[in-house]
Amino acid sequence: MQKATSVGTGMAKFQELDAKWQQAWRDVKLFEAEPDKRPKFYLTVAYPYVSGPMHVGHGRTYTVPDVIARYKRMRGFNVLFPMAYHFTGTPIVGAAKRVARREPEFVKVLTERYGVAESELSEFENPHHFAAHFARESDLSYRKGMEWLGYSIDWRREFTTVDPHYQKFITWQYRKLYDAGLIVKGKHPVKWCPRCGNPVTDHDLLEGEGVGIVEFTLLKYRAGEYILPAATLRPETVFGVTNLWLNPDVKYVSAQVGSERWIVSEQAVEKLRQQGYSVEEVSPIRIDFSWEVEVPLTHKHVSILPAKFVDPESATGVVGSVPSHAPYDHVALLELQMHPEALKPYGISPQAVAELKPISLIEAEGFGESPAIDVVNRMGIKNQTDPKLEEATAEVYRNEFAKGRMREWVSKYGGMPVSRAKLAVRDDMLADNEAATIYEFSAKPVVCRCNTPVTVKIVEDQWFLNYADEGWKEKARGCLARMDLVPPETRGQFAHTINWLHEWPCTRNIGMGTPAPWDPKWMIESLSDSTIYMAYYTIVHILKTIDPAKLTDEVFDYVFHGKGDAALISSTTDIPQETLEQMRREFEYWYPLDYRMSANELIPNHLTFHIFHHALIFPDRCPRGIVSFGIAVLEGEKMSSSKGNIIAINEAVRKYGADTVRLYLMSTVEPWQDLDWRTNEVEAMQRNLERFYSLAESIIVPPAAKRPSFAQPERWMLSRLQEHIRVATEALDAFETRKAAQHVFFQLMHDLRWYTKRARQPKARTHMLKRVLEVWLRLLAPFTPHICENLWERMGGSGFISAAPWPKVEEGLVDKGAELIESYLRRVLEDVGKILRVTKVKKPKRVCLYVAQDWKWQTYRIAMKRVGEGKVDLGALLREIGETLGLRLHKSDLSKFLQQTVKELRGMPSEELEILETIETDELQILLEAADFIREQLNVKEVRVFKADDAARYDPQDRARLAVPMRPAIFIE
RNA sequence: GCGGGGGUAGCCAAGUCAGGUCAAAGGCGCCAGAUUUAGGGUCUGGUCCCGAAGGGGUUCGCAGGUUCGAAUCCUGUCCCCCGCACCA
Repeated sequence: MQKATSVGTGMAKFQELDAKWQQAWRDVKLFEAEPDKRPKFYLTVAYPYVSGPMHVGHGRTYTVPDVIARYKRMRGFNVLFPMAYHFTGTPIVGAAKRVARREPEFVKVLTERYGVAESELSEFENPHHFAAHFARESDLSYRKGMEWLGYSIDWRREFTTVDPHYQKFITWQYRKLYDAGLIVKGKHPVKWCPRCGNPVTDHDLLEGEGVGIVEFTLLKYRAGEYILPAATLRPETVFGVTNLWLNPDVKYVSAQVGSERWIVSEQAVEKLRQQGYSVEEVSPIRIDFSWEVEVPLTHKHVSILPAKFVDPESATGVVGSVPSHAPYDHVALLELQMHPEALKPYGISPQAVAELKPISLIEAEGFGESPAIDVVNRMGIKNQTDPKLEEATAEVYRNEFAKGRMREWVSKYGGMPVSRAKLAVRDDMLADNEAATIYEFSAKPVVCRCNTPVTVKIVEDQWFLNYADEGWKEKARGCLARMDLVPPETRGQFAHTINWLHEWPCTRNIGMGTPAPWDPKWMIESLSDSTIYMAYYTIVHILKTIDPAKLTDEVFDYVFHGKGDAALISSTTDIPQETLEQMRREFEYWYPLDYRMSANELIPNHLTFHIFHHALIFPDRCPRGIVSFGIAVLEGEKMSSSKGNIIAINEAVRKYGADTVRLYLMSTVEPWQDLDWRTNEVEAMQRNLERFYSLAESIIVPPAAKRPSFAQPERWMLSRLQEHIRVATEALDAFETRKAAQHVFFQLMHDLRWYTKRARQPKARTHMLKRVLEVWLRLLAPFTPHICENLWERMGGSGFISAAPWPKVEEGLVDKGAELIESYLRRVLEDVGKILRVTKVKKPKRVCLYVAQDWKWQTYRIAMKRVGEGKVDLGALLREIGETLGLRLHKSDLSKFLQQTVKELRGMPSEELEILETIETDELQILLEAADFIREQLNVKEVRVFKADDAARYDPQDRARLAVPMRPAIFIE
C-alpha cells in the first residue's frame, strides 16, 4: 500500500539527510569561526562531565545554544559556539574504580547498556580512558551525539580539562588568585573512608547518600580533673541546664585530649582522633553518679543523672539536660521523678531529683513557658523510648530557632533572637576554651562502597577560594548588575548566592586535574577549574599548535591582558610573535562572552563562581548574560544514568532523526522549564515533520506561476506570515525556543491549511505557497536544519540555508483588515456548525445568511465611535442616532439593539475596536465572495446570502431580524 | 529554617507582569466522520455540563476582597517542587 507521504520510509530518509548535510557543512567549514568585520556573538554552554553517555537532558541543554547560534548567524552575526569536555573530578575516578572492582551492577550497565565490550573492561579501569570513551569514542559519546544532532560547533576548539595546554591556563589563573591573596588555607570536615584512606563523595557510598555533616558544640562540664564534653546543636541553651545525662549501660573511658582529661563514650575516641584531636592514653572509667559537675559559662553546679536515650554512637555520649527546651530531657527527667526507685543503684537522692525544675530561657510565639513541655504534652509522649520524641525535638527546635528570643534574664544574650544567640554563645565559649567542636553525620549509617563505615575527618591544609572576601563580593555584585539574566527570576538567586558564598575548598587530593601551582600535592578541584574557560576557547585552536612547555604566564598575561611586549615574549618563549598577536586579536574580538548557558541547579556554585572569577580576572570583560536551564525527566520520572535508565540521545537521533529530536526538545517547554521526554510525543513529532516534508515537496514540485493577482486569502496569508516572523524573532531574541517553535511550526502549519482551503485561484495559490515556503524554511532552519537545507536546495535557494538571512517582517504586508475578515468567516462557519450540531442536522440542503441591514450598521458605527471615545450616555446616543437616521418607527427596536451593541462593544479590547473602526467592511460583499468556500466547507448544495431587509429574500422563519453587524443571521434547511 | 519556583480542563502546557478578543492557544491522548474504506497513515470535525438554532450554566488550588468586568490585581490560606556546598 502506498504511503501518503512521499518521504517513503521517512525515518531512513531523514537519517540520510542528516548525514548528507552534516558532511556538507564540514566540507566548507561552515561553523569555523574567525574574527571578521561582522558583529560577533559568542555563546557557550557548560561542557559535559563525561562520566557516561549523552542523554536527552544533555540533548536539550546543548540544542538550545545551537538553535540560538544558528538564529544569530542568520541574523548576520559572526557566531562562535565551541565545545569541550570536563574530565576533572572524582565521579569518573570513582567509576573507573567500580570497573576495577568489577562491580556486577555497574559492569552490567556498561556492557549491556552502554556497549562496552567485556574484553575492553580492563582499559576502563583507567579514568582517562573511561572519560575519553564517553567524550568521543563511543557511539553514545558526546562528540558523536553533537555531530549527529547537527550542532554548529567549531570543533577545532575542542579540548579536555586534563590537556597540558589547559593545565597551563589553569596554573596561570590560580597563580593570579594566589597572588591576589584570595587563596586561603584552612581545615574542613569531609566524609572519609578509613579503609580507602580517601575522602568519599556521595557517588562512592553504598548507604547514606545525601547525608549531611552537622556541627555539634561540645560544652566542657568540669568535674575535678575531668572534663565531660556534652555535645549539643544548641549551645545557647546552656543557660537552662539542670543536670548532665550519662547512660549507665555505656562504656565510658577517660582519655588524654591535649592537656585535658576527657570522659567520653568508648566509640567517641576514634572520632575525636579523626577530627584532629590529639588523643592519647585511654583508660576505662566507671561513672560515679554522685559527682557534681560545673556547667561552663554559667559556672553552676549540677548533678549527673542516668538516661537510656543517650546514644554512645552519637557525638561523645555525654549530654546536657535542658528540660524546658529539649523534649528528650523533659521526658527523661519526668521518668526519674515518677520512678525514684530507679535512682537507687546510683546512690542519687530522689529528693534532689524531685527538686529539679526546668529553666525557661527562650520565649517563642505560640508557646508557653516551656515549649518542650508543651509539645510533649500535646503529643502525649510518656517515655524516653517513644519514637515521637524525634518529631517533638524537631518541632521545638524549628520554632525556637525561627521565632524564639532569649529571655531578658539571660545575661549578655537577653533579647537576642535564638538564631543569633546560638552562634554568639558558641563563639564566646570557644574563645574561652569552654567549648570545642565535633562533627557528626545528620543520619546514619553512612557506608563506603568498600563496605566500611564512613567517618567524619577534618582535613588539615585544605586550600580555599576566599569567596567570603568582601572586596571580591563587591566586584561580583557589580558584574551581576550589568548582566542580562534569563529567566529574570534567577537574579535574586545569584544575588543571594554571592552574599552567602564563603570559603570554597578548591583543592582535592584525588582525581584528575591540574596541580595547585603553590602546593602541587593538591589538585585544583573540578568546579574551581571551570570558571573562566570561555576565555580559553577563544585561543585554544591556536594554542594547540604550540608546545605547552612554552606557555608561560607571560604568554597568557599578554593574550588576555595585553601586558608586556609580543616581540620580547616571542624571543623568550620561542612562540612566533605573529601567533601571539593573533591570539590576542582573537581574544579581543570574541570577549566578553555574550551568553553563558547552564543548568539552573548550578547557580549556587558554578555559575556564580563564573561571575566571581570574571569579575576578578576580566573586570572589563564580564559576561553579558546567563541563561539557566531546567532539568529533564523521562515520562515524568527521574533519570539515573548510573543505573542505565536513560534515553541515550544518540540512539534517539538514530531512531527518529536529528530534526525530530531537535524540534521536540525545543518545542515542548522553554529552556528554563523542566523537560519531560515522552516517547509517544516524540513519535508524533516525527509524523508531524514527515507531514511537513511532504507538504513542502508538494509545494515545490509544481512549476511556479507568474505573479498573479492576490485576493483576500492571499492578503490574509501574507499578513499572518508577518505575524509569525515577528513573534519568532522576538521569542528567539529572548531565548524562548518553545514560543518560537510553536509559531514557526505548528501555528504556521495551521494557517497554511486554512489558506489552502480558502484560496480560490490555483495560480495565486501555487505562487503564494512557494512564497510562504521560502520564508517558512528559513524560520524553521535553526530548529530543523537538515530538512530545511534539503528543501532549500530543492527549491533552488542560494547557498546554505544555515547561512541565509533570517526573514524580516514586511510591514506593508501586515493587513489587519484581511485578518479580521478571515476570523469573521471562521466565526460564521463555527456558528453554523454549532447549529448543525445542536439541531443534529447531518446533511443540510441549504444555508441562508442574512447580513444586518443598513440602519443597524449605521447605529453600530456611531456606537463604536462613542465607545471608542470612552463614556457612553445611552440616552444621548439614542437621540443622536435617531436624528441622524431619521428613524421613528423602530424606536424600541433601536434602543434594544443599541443597548446590546454598546455592551458588546465595551467588552471588546480597544485594539480590535480600532481595527473595526478603521476598516471598511462590506459584510454582504465578504459573504458573497466567500459563499463558494462556505458551501464547500459545510458540504451543502446551496449557500444564499441576503441583506436582512431585502424584500426579495428567502426567509421562511423570519430569521433575518436577528442579524447584527459582524454576525449574520442564519437559516438552515 | 534560608533562598527560589509552582498549583490552569484526561495528561503536558500557553495565558498572569500591562484585567475585557478567555470555556481559555498549541501538543499528546481520546471520540466521530472522510479517504479506491487495514483497527496503519493522511484529512476533517469534536473533546467541562445542559440545550432540536448560533444559547445557557459552572470552571483556572481554596476562601475572601477590589472592579461594570478577574485565570489575570489585593489579602489570607492549603499544597507541591528545587538548591542550601566542598561537588558534578
